Amino acid sequence: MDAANVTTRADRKRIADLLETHGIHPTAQRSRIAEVLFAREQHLTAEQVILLLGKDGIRVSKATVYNTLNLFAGKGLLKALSIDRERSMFDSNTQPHHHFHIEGTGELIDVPPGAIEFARLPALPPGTEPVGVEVVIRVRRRS
Amino acid sequence: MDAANVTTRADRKRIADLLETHGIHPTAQRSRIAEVLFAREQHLTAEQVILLLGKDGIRVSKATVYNTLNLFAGKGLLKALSIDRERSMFDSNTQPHHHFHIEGTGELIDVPPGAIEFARLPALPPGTEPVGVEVVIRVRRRS
DNA sequence: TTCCTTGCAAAACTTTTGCATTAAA
DNA sequence: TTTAATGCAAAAGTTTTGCAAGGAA
Repeated sequence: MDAANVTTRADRKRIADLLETHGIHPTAQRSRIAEVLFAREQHLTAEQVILLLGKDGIRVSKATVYNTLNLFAGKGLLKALSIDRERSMFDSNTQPHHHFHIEGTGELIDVPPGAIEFARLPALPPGTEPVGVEVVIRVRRRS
Repeated sequence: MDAANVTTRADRKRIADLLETHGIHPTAQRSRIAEVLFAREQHLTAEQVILLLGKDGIRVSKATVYNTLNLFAGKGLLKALSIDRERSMFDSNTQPHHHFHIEGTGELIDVPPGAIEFARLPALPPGTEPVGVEVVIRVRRRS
């Protein structure tokens, strides 16, 4: 096993606490999924989560992975992104931030905090209230 | 038929010209789809295009609608948007512009031109070149 | 004829759901 | 023992594709 993926007992405790403080009962599967997600700040599809679990020799059903990702997103532990038409991504960084989107591969890269500032923003449509502002800077790899 | 949807001979000519200047052979189906799309600036799903055609008594197969929308988008006549996780939208306004996204309904509203300005933008990731910047202002209807 | 386009049905995906089984409090 | 979570398979939704048929040049 890759040393980078070793999970210590302390890590497990921290993961369980994280789930519980968000009102999520830390079952085995949920904890394994959380370990993969929160190992670092990253953007993952459900499929990638299943693959990463597989690399650690853990099998969780597709239904449970989807249910868990949606549960985590609903509890504010994850942010669901709609940036790429062909894949739904889950962002383990829930702080408000923006993204570079690489055309073709669909890869996402975080824009560093504070690197985008607005000089001007529009009034909201009547009868609406703000939820958030998301900037996607679309780029392509230089050939 | 709704007078707003009447297509004059002059309109048809304009549509045919539009397609041809973009290297698209203006077949009957493609022209009918273009008439619906370019009647106004709007954001439509493939399904909505089929419904609008149906209101005018025109039936085009789902496969052809998808193929045509992708063809138009590839030729720069339409812009495919990835803003809402549950539906792919096509924007008949290809000018660079930003959107309000209404949570729940998925409705999109254009941000008026010039209403967003940046005071600061980040350097691009090494080895990449810019494609565009898209801002989505997520809002919800006030209850 | 020859080339393109269309439409249908089927396939390919992604995501959700129903339900029986299992695990946990 | 009672509730909640899991996994499987099936369903549902969207988009793409293979292929036969149709239409235009």
